Amino acid sequence: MQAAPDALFKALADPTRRLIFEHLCRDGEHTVQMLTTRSTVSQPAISKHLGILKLAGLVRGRHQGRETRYSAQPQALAPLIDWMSHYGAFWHDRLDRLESLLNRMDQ
Amino acid sequence: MQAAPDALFKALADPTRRLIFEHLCRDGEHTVQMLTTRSTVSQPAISKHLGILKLAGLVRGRHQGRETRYSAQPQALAPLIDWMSHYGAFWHDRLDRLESLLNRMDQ
DNA sequence: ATTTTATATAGCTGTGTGGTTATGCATAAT
DNA sequence: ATTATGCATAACCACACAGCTATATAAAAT
Repeated sequence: MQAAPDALFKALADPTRRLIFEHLCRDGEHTVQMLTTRSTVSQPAISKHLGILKLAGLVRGRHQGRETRYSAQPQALAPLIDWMSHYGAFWHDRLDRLESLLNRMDQ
Repeated sequence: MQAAPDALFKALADPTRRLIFEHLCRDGEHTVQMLTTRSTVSQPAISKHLGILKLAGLVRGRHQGRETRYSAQPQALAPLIDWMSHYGAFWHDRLDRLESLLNRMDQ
């Protein structure tokens, strides 16, 4: 039983954390302030969530002066893909979607 | 924000539930008893976990006499695939693995 | 009919966790 | 130098939740 999927599933099980991660994935690097204003919860709550996401490897923070800029690390999702691929009869249904995705990426 | 990923991530965030699901995926239909003996936790705990997995659509139970046979529904993972595919630069790394999987499935 | 077996549910408990406010510690800004 | 800002941590609270034992219900078995 690998530890990686556990931390990832737990980190992504919270909707607030998923929102943060999705936001960082879509819109790139953000400071804690920026994330806080876009959210309904307090700044310390955001910081705590970022800490958990960071432990799971899903985000990265770089200090710049007095602010910390966080960015998403979507490659950290790879262990989840690996885990799911073990239970994989459903892959066929998603093949076409994947192919179009790859085509888009190859452009 | 879809509800499906939330229930799925939450259901899979628990290691005991993942073990049950993995077990059902690998070894097919099982009764509650069979799952209980293979686990370290009590029968009621197993039943509760199965209830949560069922709510998430990850397992299915069919009554047969006094026992209930549970089986995995791996297609229920599809919304997770969809969710992840939005954050998808990492797909390239997994392409070869996926191709071999598809080849195996086409045999 | 009685007893055993299979499962689910009820009720309890301890722990984990997401939220809050308060505060500390840097780094700008004035 | 002083004040303001950005972030993290501490301390606390409410609630969710995974585990347990006890029990109810239904189906087999005797």
